[in-house]
Amino acid sequence: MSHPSDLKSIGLKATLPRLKILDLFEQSRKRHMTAEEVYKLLQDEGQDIGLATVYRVLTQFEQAGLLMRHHFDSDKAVFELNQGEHHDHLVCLQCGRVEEFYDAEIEKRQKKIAQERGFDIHDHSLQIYADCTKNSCPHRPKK
Amino acid sequence: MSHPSDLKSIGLKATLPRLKILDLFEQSRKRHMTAEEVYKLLQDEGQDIGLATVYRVLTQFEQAGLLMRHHFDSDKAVFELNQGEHHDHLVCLQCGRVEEFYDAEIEKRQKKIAQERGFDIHDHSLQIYADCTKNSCPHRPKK
DNA sequence: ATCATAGTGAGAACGGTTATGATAACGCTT
DNA sequence: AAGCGTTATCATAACCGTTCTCACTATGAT
Repeated sequence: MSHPSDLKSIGLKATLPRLKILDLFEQSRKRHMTAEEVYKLLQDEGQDIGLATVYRVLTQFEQAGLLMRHHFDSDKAVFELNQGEHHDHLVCLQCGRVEEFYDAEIEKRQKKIAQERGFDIHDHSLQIYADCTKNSCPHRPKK
Repeated sequence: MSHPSDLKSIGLKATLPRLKILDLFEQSRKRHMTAEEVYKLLQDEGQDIGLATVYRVLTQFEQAGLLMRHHFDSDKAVFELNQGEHHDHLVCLQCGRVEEFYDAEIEKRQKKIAQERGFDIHDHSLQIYADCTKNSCPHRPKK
């Protein structure tokens, strides 16, 4: 359960919407969520929090470094808790499952490429789009 | 100058808007363009082609494999001619300059990562965001 | 408890993109 | 080259995710 001081320490008042949203991510029913999903989950638990507030809070959390925003298939943004190490994403095109990975070699080569071309690297965005062949995937490709 | 048969060979009628749009990309004043940019360039050369048509044609060209669609900074889509080899992108956060690169090692490791986790890789999207330190960059970082 | 301040919720506004429906262009057939 | 079925186009409205506005409310320092 997240504590009000978690918010105060990043310069945000400890309001109910902010605490509830932070909770959702820490409870981590799902690691990656859209604003809409967050909004629905809050409604499900009887919290009457507006969609505008969800968007605002997610943006604030992102700016505070608490969350990270991704644009996987580019239609709607997805947020995830910014805990631990940097990683990239493997996204299933069938079921939307997201797995995380980190590869030191890829990171290293990116740095090298930017440097060789006279760019000061800020960050990067790498997604692998694939079909996951797991039994649990409800839209598993036939073959 | 693109020829009507270029379009017919991919199953599209050779209409003026399609020829003009294909021309724009082949003339390659800019390799990466948004729908809006294409629309404006057409207007500049006196072509009275609607924005809706630009969007539709770009989508058709993408489906035909003629163009590739990217979502660099995720607000508006960017199109580029799909000629030659696969490559990833290095995007300057200051001036929007886009450079292309290809790194066999990165490609290889991506394949390996997907395979190890039981994913059938479809494609991937890798962008490096950076500040280009070139003199020609109008928003070159001071330091 | 008070009160200035910052945060919230509902709905309107926004920007990029896609659908609609009436008109025009394409190109095959004669 | 004229006719005609089909497909594309234009202008505009609709869409959808996200952000803004503004009247109202909760927060927390005093």
